[in-house]
Amino acid sequence: MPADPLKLMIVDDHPVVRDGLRGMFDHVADIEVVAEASDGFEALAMARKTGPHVVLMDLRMPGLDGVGAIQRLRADHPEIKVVVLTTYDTDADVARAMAAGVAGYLLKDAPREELHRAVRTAAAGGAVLAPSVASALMSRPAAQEPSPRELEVLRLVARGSANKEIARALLISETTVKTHLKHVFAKLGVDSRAAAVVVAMERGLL
Amino acid sequence: MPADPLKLMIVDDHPVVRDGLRGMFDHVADIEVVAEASDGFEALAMARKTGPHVVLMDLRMPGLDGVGAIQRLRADHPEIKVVVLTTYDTDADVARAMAAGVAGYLLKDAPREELHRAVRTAAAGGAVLAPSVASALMSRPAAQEPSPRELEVLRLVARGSANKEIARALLISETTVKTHLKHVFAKLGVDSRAAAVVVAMERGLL
DNA sequence: CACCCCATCCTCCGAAAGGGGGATGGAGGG
DNA sequence: CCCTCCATCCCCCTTTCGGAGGATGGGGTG
Repeated sequence: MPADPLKLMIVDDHPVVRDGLRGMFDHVADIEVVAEASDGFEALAMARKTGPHVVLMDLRMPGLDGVGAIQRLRADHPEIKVVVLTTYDTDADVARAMAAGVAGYLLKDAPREELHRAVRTAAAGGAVLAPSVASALMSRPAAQEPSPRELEVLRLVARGSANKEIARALLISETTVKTHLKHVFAKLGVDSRAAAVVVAMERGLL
Repeated sequence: MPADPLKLMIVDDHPVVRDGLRGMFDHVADIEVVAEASDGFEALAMARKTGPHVVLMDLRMPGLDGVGAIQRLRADHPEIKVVVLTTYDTDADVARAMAAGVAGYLLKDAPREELHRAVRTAAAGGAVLAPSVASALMSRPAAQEPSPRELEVLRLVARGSANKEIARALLISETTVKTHLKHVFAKLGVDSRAAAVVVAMERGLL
């Protein structure tokens, strides 16, 4: 006897996925898909228009991507619960989503029952995490993030630049470049530029 | 008046995507989805059972992945046309799929009409490529592949190992390590180990 | 006002990396 | 049979890295 079905919005840039999700909630009595969007800007507009209770959102999208959309969405409508539904469970993605204040984080291999449950739980104020995401949140030692300037240096390292070239490019001395890199190594727990770029890429920092 | 509708099989490890694809072909008169599979092994079994004309297949799957499945599928049933439908258009993925003999390569952001067209074209013996894939195939200068041994060295470089450590690990002299790396640099068009690992990762070699 | 982080700069120094040559034996293809 | 690729090794030499130790000024924040 749900007088008011739960209003759900779907945000994903892939038509296939949007259709799949819509189909998965098609015959669910207490949940109604009231809107679809293919990027962050569309999501904001549709949220204003249709006032969903829960939003299922992909993170990687063209234009305004998931995290940006979540931040703006929560600023405009703090009562809307956002559940991330994505293919990736990398540290960087999970961390950014958590920081943006999501109610759940699921992976796209989730079966339909789990999605139904997640939407209901989120609407009720609960939190839902995919198992691998939960463990990712546990097992992190410190997660020291390089500063913006340090990342700038690291990006040039990833392109194969020598310290001297980096110094010229960034208009600083080679000594400073070395200092930045020393700090990057410490923060990423490595001791070579090759390992540093690998770790940074894996964490989604580059 | 299609006496025989086109038989289509869907292979993807994400339930959401399978449902979405099924829905996209639901009201298409001349195409019938006769099977679904969530990994390569299941795909082979279902293909034998249902004899599809066209297979829509993801590349990244647990167990037997897309390329392996395509190879075996084409060995067993050369008449089946395989269309790859994936999120990624990296050089390595495209190249491997092409080598396996696919009839098409589409990205998951393709609209439904394009999917319909692709399936029909493939069944008729034609080829379908997403625009970005087509251009990826054009713009490649030579694509010198490092040898197996060279890649083995590069993998250790990516872990941050020094040449001396790599030499010990692979039971060869440091000189040989440097020679291998020199060749890797030349083949990848770089001049530092940091850039080499980045290029290798982007090409899916690591 | 302390305190910490960031960005910038410094010296000294040994160890690593990378570029230039060249050499060998074996496998595979035309 | 020749030629190419691979894997292995050698010399020499210059440049670059990376470690260790600092220092300075500027922003924030408690």
